[in-house]
Amino acid sequence: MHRTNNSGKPGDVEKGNEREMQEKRSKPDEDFISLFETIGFPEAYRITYLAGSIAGPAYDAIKRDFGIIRAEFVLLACLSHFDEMKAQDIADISRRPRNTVSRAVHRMVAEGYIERSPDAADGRQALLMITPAGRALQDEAAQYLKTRQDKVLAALSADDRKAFSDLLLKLAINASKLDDV
Amino acid sequence: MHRTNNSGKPGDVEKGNEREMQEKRSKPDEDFISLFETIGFPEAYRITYLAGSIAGPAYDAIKRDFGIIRAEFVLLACLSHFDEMKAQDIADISRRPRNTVSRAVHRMVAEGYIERSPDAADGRQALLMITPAGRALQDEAAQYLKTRQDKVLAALSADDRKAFSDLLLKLAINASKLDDV
DNA sequence: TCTATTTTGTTCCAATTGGAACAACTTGCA
DNA sequence: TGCAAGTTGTTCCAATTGGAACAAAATAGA
Repeated sequence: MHRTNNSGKPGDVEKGNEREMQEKRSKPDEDFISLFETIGFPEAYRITYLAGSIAGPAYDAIKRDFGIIRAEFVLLACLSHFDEMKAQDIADISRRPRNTVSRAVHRMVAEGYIERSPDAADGRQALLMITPAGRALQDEAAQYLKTRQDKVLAALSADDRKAFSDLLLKLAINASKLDDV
Repeated sequence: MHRTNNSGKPGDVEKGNEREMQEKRSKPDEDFISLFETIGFPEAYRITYLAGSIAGPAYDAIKRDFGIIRAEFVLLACLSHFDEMKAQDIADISRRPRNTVSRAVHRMVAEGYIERSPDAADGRQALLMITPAGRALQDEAAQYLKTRQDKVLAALSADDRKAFSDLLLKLAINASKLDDV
């Protein structure tokens, strides 16, 4: 880009020690952090950037190590917290189309991670439940998200993190009540 | 799901007034907010949920009204703030693969929103610049993100919003320095 | 200098995605 | 009751996606 890049970055010297260098590209140039301050929708940009910084690497690693994709992990995570849900609930929570959820349900049933039983009270829908194997998988994979989350949040003091977390909660609850325009 | 849903939700009655009802499904059930508190990676979940609540509806509307997709808007937004960038810079910032960026560049050049000129100093890369038409489009579309951002952030007082924004900045800068594990 | 390695951007193509249509079922209401 | 409208989950299929291979160019190091 145009800005002259005169950042010496002396720390980079220790980077090339022994690691196979076909790994994924990481850190953008330091200059780009000015975007965080000058863009016209600063909080939105920072939030989406943070989300990408946490979810991107974490879900890549989960896929690599456990063979499940994001939609499948989200399904398992939901069913770890609610004992019975229908597919539409998952679609609502995850903001994914129903057919995407449907695919994830079929794969997770095939793998033995969830069970699906027809709802006697409503013949259209099926009730989904997680199996012990699914719960074990979810617990393990969730650690990846937690680890990455903590790495990103390590920049804050304990008090600031608490304050940040509280503000996030208030916002998330508010967002969950908004209509999609 | 299993929890008995006894929330009366009297507010829903005024919902069906006159609007074509094939609009996209919105608000998940209120019960689901308990996930925000009980999940094992609360900040990560709240952040990704917030990001989806802002970016999802905003980019849907941008696509509908301006005919450009997220990768294309991000490209224009970057070029609105840096007068010259190469495609790899966009890939780094947006965490998208290079071929995705390449496609966006070609479409935006074809539409007259950006210009691409070979770099005399380095024959591999090309320098990208936004055109006045591209800048005008970016300015208009950015309003959609800003509007949605402000709707979500309206739950905070001015002081809390300032504190939240500052914490986000610190975290985003930290995240930009982390390696993708 | 010369050669091996790295970087940039593109093309190819198999896999994934999501909108739309659909069948089965339930709900609302005259 | 009966029928129109809405909901759920699935299938179909065209469009999109991203990994891998590639060519061209730059860089590093002997």
